[in-house]
Amino acid sequence: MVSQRETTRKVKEEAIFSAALKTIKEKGFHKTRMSDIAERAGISYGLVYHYFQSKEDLFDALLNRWWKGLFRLLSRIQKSPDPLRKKLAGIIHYFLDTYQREPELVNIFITEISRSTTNLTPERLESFKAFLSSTEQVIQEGQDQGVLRTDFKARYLTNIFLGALETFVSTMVLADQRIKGNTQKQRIAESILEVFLNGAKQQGVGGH
Amino acid sequence: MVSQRETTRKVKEEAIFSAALKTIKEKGFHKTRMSDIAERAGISYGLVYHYFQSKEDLFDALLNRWWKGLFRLLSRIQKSPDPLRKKLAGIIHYFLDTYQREPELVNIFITEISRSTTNLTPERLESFKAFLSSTEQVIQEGQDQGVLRTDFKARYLTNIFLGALETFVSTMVLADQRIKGNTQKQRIAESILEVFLNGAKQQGVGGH
Amino acid sequence: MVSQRETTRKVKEEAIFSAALKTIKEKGFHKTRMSDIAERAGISYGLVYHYFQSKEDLFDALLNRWWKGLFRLLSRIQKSPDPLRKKLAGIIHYFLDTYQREPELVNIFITEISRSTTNLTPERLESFKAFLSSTEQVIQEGQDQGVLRTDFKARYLTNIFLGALETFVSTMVLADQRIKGNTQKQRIAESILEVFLNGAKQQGVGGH
Amino acid sequence: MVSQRETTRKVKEEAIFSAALKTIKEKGFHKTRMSDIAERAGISYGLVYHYFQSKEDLFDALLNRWWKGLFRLLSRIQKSPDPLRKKLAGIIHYFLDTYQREPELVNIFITEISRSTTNLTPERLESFKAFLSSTEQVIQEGQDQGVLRTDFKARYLTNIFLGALETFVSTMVLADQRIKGNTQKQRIAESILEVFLNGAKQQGVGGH
DNA sequence: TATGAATGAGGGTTCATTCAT
DNA sequence: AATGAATGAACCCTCATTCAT
Repeated sequence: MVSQRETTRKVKEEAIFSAALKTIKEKGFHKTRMSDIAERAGISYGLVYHYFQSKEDLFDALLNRWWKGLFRLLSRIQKSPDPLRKKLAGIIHYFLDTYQREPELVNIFITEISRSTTNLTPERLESFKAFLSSTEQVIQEGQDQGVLRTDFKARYLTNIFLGALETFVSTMVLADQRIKGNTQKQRIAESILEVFLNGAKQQGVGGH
Repeated sequence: MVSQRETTRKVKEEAIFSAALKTIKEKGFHKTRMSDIAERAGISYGLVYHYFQSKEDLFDALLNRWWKGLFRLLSRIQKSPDPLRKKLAGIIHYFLDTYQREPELVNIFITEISRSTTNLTPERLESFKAFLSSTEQVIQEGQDQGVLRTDFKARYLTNIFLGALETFVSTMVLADQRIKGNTQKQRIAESILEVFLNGAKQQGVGGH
Repeated sequence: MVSQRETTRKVKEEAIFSAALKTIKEKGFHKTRMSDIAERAGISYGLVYHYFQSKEDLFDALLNRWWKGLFRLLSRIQKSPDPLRKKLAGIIHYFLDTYQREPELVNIFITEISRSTTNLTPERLESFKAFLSSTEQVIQEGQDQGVLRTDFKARYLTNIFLGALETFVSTMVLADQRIKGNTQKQRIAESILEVFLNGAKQQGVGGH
Repeated sequence: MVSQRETTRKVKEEAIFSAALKTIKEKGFHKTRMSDIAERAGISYGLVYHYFQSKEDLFDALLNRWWKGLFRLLSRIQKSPDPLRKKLAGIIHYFLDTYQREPELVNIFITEISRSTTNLTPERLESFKAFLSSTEQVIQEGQDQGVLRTDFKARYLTNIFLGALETFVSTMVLADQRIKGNTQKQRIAESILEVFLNGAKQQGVGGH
């Protein structure tokens, strides 16, 4: 059984989260005021400080949602015996699914972290590098298995793959486009996979 | 012959430009103070306002350097009869060359414009869209000529191409990596081109 | 019962009002700094912005005190069946009474609005014109009733009346004179009324 | 014979004067920048300092034009044996004539001096008081000669007279109205004189 | 828990004035 | 006489954060 106090806490935190997400997406982290968030959450701005230490703290809590899910997925992928295509598809779908469910979260990740040095504290950079590394390991594995060409560094291929994925999402983000149904999502995922895997596949002698 | 006045102006403007470039790259546009720029340029902050109307104005002047060169290149490419590979190589090399010469400029473009909604005034968005469109036309042309597969929208392929390019540059940017010589530059350009063109090429009739 | 919060707000607003009134009167609106007002009110300047949006906003709040009372009076006068002399006396006394109670308020009205184009936003001009019009209607009515001469436009007579009144007040304002008791106030009011009504009265048929 | 140097000086000073007059009238003294004046005069802002020590200095030079003419008139009036009506008419016409010729000058006098404490340096206040005194002497003389009622202080009657005059001019100033020909000017002058003299005349026992 | 009064560091911008050329 | 580069005091306003209630 959960105490009423705990319930209130959850509810309020969620309201703040949601308000922060929307507002930061609209105005950017820097231009978002704590009072904007509070107003949107329907509480006083003083109360935000009851739940979160500071603006930065709240921001990190937001980002952790993104990282937590992503790292859980990546660690599952790394252990799994699935073929490369399925693993990469998993990463793509994490982006697209999250974008469907919480577009603001993906927006913020792309906008404030993935391409911005401004908000990059050492801790955040660490998370980002870990993400790159994990993806690179998946790619490296593909090379080791002879599925991907080895004449380019794993890091290069990783850049190409993630770059394609990120740009897809960020152009949608910029244009405020929603993903219309699973068919479109499949289509997007396939185009990235097809082009990348085709382009990066081992050009085997008798390869096919 | 140029008057001394005019020379002074040019010299100072250049000093401000250079200082702004470095400082914005280091701290981001938002966290860069006009006084930071002035100090780095070795002048009083009042003088910055003598040459530029405002912080935004200075920022736009900076960006125009980037856009001007890029649009000149794109218009040349659009008119040229070169094969697709050479055209795309041209775009890639504009990024890489500029990154070699003025890494901060590319950094700022990637960081503050390409992936950030925060600083996106309508005018800047316009430039950005024009850039996307022009690239898309090149890709579209590749499809029309039967060089690129047509089962994906031109916009999709454009995203993949530019995404790969941008991510390459931005990971270098993030890691503060310099490009070591033309060999490395060639290698990077090739990896993008190879993977993209291979992955996006028209699948021959008997192809499998 | 009033909450303590509300009381604090009222008290502070009043303190700011009062400080603004005195400071603007002494230094003029332009030369008055928000920090001057805050200092005089015994609070930090940040708090002024907690209660008023901007310097202009605070200024308007100040003026509204003046206008509110004046327009309430004018609308009462317009509906009333009183003779002209009593109506004009009402207007005069509004100036003189307010001057006794809040000399700074009258000062600011005269100094910053009545004769200055500098601070004249369209909204403020509107208030001013409404004031002129209402007074003109009273004068016009006097003409229609045969009490005032009709060989001069109502607007001309209005100018003369208000001009006399304003100058009285503003010379006191300039000299920082207080009105000493009701006798003096009566005397001033009478002198304006006497001279104006005598000078502007209908020259009766047999009158001369 | 005048040296060419001296001629240039005169021409430039006049250009600066004229530009200052117009600009201060439009924007007010405080909001007028030295560079505005220079630009309007078609010279560099540095040059303004060659002719005038400071912004305040230029402003005083402007005002002196007004005061010089007014004091010359007042001293002539004080010595003259003309009847009161003619003397007051002289003062009125100085305002109206100057307003026809140099409306900005009258505007500035009314706006920045007559009703504003902001720009009131001790020297300027001195001029203003001298003007009031001189006019009061004329009025006093009228009382002594039995032309004006003596039951009101000379200062009161002076206020009424100048107030009526000033308000006339300042409403035209506010509305940016020009005086259309001498007929209108006569009409205005008459209305002020008529109302004032009628209202302030000695109420003879059997007087009429 | 909850409110909002209170603080003040911080930053963009303006503009009179000086002065080397 | 003439220019405009150069300076920096001044001032408005924002907003994260603290804290009494």
